[in-house]
Amino acid sequence: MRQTDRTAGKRRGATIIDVARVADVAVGTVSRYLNGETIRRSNREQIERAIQDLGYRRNAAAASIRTDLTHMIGFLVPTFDEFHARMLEYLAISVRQTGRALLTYCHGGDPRVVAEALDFFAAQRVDALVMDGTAEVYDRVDDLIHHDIPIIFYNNDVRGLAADRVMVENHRASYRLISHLIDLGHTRIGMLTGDPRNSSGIERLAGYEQALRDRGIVVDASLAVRGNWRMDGGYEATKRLMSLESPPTAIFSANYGMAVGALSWLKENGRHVPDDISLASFDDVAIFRLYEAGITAVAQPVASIAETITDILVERLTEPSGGATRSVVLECDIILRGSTRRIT
Amino acid sequence: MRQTDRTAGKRRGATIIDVARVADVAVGTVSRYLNGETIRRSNREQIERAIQDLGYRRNAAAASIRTDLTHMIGFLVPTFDEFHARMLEYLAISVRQTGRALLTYCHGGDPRVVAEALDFFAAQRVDALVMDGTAEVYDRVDDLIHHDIPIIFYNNDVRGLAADRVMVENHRASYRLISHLIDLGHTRIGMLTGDPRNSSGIERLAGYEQALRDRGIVVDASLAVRGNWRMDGGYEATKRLMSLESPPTAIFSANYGMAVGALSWLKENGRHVPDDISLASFDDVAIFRLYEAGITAVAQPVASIAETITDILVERLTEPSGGATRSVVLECDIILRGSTRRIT
DNA sequence: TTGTATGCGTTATCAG
DNA sequence: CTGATAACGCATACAA
Repeated sequence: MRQTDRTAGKRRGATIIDVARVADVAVGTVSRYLNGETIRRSNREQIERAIQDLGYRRNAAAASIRTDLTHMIGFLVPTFDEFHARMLEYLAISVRQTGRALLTYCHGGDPRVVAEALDFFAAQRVDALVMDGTAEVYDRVDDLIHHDIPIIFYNNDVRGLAADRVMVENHRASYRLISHLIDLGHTRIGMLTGDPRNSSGIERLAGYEQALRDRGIVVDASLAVRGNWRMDGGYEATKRLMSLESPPTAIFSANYGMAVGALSWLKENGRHVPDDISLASFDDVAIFRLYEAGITAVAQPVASIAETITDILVERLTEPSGGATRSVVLECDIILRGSTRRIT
Repeated sequence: MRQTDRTAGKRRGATIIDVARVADVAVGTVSRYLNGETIRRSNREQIERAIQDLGYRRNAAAASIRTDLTHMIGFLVPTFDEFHARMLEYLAISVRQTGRALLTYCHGGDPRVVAEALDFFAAQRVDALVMDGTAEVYDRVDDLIHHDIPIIFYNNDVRGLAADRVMVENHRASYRLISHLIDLGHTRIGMLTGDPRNSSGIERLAGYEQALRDRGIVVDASLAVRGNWRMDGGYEATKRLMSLESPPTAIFSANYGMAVGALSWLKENGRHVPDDISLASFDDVAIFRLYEAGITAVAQPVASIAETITDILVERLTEPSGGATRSVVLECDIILRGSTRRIT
């Protein structure tokens, strides 16, 4: 019996041929059964019994080499911080409901790893690729697109590529938040910016600057300190900001990780929020509601982002292919809490 | 040319045969080149040029049907909360360094989804499966094991299965933490327990009870309230605890999510930590260091867990197969902070 | 509806 | 080291 064959310790399972033999039907019939087509009742029962007896499991790889469909979606992210983890959770669930799963790769900001990941996805023939855009990948992603692999960028865009996009209104959200700080009387507002190679970093910074300008406040370049999206970057940037001759009265962090770094420095150095300084951040997290008087934050519509991605995915994977690329931009909520207060 | 053929909108890329033809060598030679075997220099150059010109990409699925190796590791979790997200990050990175990637599935606690996931992994022929154990899966996982798919449980165990395990000392960590609370003078200590279907939930509770008993404190069942690992469960459980005739003076949460729920209820109801009540939690998170006077927590060695899993994975995937299953138990750190104080 | 036969892209065997 | 060719497990066009 095939079932008990062993080759170098790796056992090969029963195949569709074994099932056909045991059920006494043709392989084509078994294949059609497996794909949900209508089968004569008696045959179906025999096939089901054979599958049961043999412990048969369809080999998706073998099928995919014929159909060019793997039912796997590539998911490429720089890290699994709070934002990406939530994205993954929602995306994994909504994608699962379409019968697919995510092949995840975490590149940690290393361009070589990004290239490696893209090669891996190409070799695995993922049906589509969802990724947080990063500048250096233009050529390699373009290559995938030419190989007919649909790409969906989220969070960060890469301009000029024939890909779908699901973004949030970074500029506008920053603008609104900073405007609120100005309303509260702040004029020296510091910002912990993300990596300027990321479109979201650029847009969040631009929104900040525009809000200042529109209210007649000159933009002081020393008030926008470059972070790295991470806690340590936020810590260092805050330190620099607070070491200025005339330090800011409010700080806006471009993401959660850097906000934690800021809180860390402020705490270590005895600065109290919001009495000594106001603080606001992109990305809303459960704990922000509870932290002291609450942290004012920009809430990204993570669930909507994931749903939209899945919708586009399904469309791309079922429609006759082709069709213009879509670019969806979702709104964010500004959640006002106690960490931002009126200045006297 | 093959390259420009289109079938129903899906383009088929160049194959190894095309490469062989263009490079004027045999397919076997190309295959050997792709697999890093030694090739005559002139041939190698011709092959490389052909691959470049054709934009050839190896089809991993086709290879896997011969080799029975997909280079994919299944990763099955209930949620992507803080703990699992960190696990994923570390695991994705260490697994990547072995040339593999993770096929992730999130079941949200639904047994049907778990079954679905297991079927999916089996069909995809993942090289191995890493999962957070959950009681109801015994039979289906056993089935996978009989199909020679190595299983590695982490976080939660399922007894009696021929699988590898990487766990932490849940019992001992709880025990130590509760002992500390007793040292501080607490005798009525509440616990927000996890789901009793999870081994970690059982062990953390058992450690709590044992610590009490060893110090001569009678275990009051009403003080251990069942949560669900999530924030809402922690909120409700805390509410119940604090509505007791004689409420606890300290609360221990079995994970981060429920601790946030507890903080939420306490804040809403004007109870201050640690003045009105002490609080400690399993799972250490960056913000715990900063939250008010700091939250006392059990820090799981997430990086070590991921590394250990990867080591076992590599071993299972390279060794002649067979060999006794391994069961690794890692230690946790108890991080004492301001949220637990001496009671008068 | 069913059976047959061919093809999918690789790897592996074995003779050169 | 290379070439030719038989698997691998499944889907599908075609004829019945």
